[in-house]
Amino acid sequence: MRPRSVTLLDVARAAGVSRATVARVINGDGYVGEETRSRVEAAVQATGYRPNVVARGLRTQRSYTIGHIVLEIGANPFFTHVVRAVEGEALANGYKTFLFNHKGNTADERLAVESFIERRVDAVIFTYAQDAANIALLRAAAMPVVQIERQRTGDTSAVLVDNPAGVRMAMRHLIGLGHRRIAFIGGDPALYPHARIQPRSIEEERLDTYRDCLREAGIDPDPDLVRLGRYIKLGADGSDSEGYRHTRDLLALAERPTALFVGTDMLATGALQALYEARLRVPDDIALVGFDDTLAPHLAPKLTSVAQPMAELGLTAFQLALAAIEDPRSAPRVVTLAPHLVVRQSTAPPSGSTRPADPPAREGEIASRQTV
Amino acid sequence: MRPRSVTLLDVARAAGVSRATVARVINGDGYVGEETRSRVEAAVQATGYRPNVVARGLRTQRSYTIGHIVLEIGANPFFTHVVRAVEGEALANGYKTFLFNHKGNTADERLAVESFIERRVDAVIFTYAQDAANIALLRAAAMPVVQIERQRTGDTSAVLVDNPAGVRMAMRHLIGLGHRRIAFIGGDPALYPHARIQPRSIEEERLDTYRDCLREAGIDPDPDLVRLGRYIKLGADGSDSEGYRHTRDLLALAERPTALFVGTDMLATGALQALYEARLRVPDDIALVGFDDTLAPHLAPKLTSVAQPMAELGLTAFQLALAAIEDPRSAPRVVTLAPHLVVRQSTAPPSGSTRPADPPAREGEIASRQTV
DNA sequence: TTGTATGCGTTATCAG
DNA sequence: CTGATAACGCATACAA
Repeated sequence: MRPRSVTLLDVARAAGVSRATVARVINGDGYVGEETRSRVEAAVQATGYRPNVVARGLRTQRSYTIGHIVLEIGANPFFTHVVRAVEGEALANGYKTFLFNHKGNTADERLAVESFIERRVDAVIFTYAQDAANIALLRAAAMPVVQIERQRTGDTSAVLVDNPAGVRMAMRHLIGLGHRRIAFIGGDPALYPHARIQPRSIEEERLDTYRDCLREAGIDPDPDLVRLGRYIKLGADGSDSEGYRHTRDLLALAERPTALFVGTDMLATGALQALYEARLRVPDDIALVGFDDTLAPHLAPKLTSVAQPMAELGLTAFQLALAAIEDPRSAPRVVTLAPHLVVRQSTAPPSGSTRPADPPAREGEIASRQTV
Repeated sequence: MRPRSVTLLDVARAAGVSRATVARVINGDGYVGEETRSRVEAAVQATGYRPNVVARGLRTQRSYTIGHIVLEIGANPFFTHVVRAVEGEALANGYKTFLFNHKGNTADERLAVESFIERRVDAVIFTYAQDAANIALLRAAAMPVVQIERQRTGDTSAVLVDNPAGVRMAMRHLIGLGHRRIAFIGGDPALYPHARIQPRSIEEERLDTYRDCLREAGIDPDPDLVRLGRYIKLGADGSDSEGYRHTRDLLALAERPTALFVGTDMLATGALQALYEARLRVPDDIALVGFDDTLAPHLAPKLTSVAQPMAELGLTAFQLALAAIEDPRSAPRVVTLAPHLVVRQSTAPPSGSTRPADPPAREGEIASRQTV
């Protein structure tokens, strides 16, 4: 921008009016004579004027920009979809989004927060917040904050997912198909410490629900079938070793499971690799259900998966942010969204099973959506 | 930011000095007395001052922000990686990045360009530019532009990929393993019209190289084995139908191919689904090579793939942008990067083949990198 | 209906 | 070494 760009003054001169008048026609408010308006509009065209949003932001104290702090967009397509959704809704409302990946690193998250304060974004969205202190920093700067999926502190708006509902749908689907030895590969509650806001972490909720569903069906949970670990990998590239390893171990069991329920589609990729290696077919030899519904349609076979409401997550988060921007004193709101099960090719009755059980789950969605 | 944030003036008052002095210690330039400096620093701490980058940008005519216009980040992990790389290098240089997905839509791309002009970004990077007119708009606003991977116009810097080299590595690998019936699934040159800047489009380059390699090996290219179409899908979610369909057709051939070379890892997912359905094993029954090296390590079996230099692409693009920002009159530069082949589990000699051919390609990288 | 004047928070120029 | 002071481009209260 070396060659000083066109300003209001240039347009004003070209149209033979004052800057104020030009500003009025640009922003479409205030009284402007019909003839002057068209003269100004012509001048805008002629000069190729573009409002300077930076200057406007300085004057109005609104940057029409929000910050989105993400764990690591490259770690899981889940983040890509959420980011995209936030961005889309922001755009529809005249906002742009700044992204920052903290990589699970508190120091980086703090950098993100400081950078956003310096740029005077109008609000900050976290997917996921790492450190409560960083949220406090934002609150001290009076910036609205929205937390997505994981709630670190209770003083901001949040959009959560009903995880137990997701697990229940998957488990009932498998149990309905006749499975009784269902393995669970997921996140270790001990590795994902949570704030005191919620009684249970997401990992605990999922694990508990898995066990509850088994018991409801009269099945005694077998500890051998539960494999926990880190299920959000940050190594960026490279394959999933966690799902691979656990699956291999499960296959080595004396009495192997007939179905696998894994905590993310990423884990499912590792599971599929182990199964491929063992020359087992899905769902013929073993059924597989994923979580997130990200990679699910791209895998062979196409995966049955619990779909996270990623689009709604992002959209709702932006809406909550916008509400807080427009009324800074409004009370924080927490919205919980429901996941739904997408049945594809990776689930079927256990081999040797005679009864068809459930309606032969056709490809498609079993929706279940609600807002609390 | 309702409660007016702390400004230079607040700090100045707290320290009993002028704003100019505070500015000097903040920016670390100009002479400042030792004692004043520490007094100011204390005041900065006490007040929790954060420089207002918006105001600074207005004054310095530098926003320390760049715009990145992407085809569609959700369409292919390739974009995610490039975006991430641009962003990382930007961050390391004190820049933030605005993202915009044009979805192959010229009108949206124009919106992106206008939005970036209004926000006075310091430069714009395209992955990929859709319409030359939009680049012209930017140039008229005197904004540096860098094009990644596809060069739409010749008047800006660009970072390209040596596609023929990538295809050659893959083909020599397969031919070396003993394959002679190698199918090619890729982009149809007719569907991806290119500007006149390059003699051939990327699609033409790839196809030509495929044929050249066959001929070099004394193999007469079989038109039946070439399947072209749209290989960048924008439907966002949902599976890849292109790779699936083509693969199914190829398998129905009287004399089926012993190896498949597909233009993107996304296409490979469809191919693997078709193969899974046909109960064919990879690489036992048929070999498979992907392109991009994005999903490759996540598939079963892990895919041999031509790796795009995504990190370097992004990094170099930002460097070229920065160079143009710092010296607006510098001549545009074009950098070409080389891909490399990553050999994994999906390639082996054709079934029935006796000669071990090549050194039994161990897992790992066959690097080949260069900058022209 | 239109113009004038002021300030948003910085940086930069020029005195002192 | 430090302090006034004038922009940067825009929006807006107030005059005319």
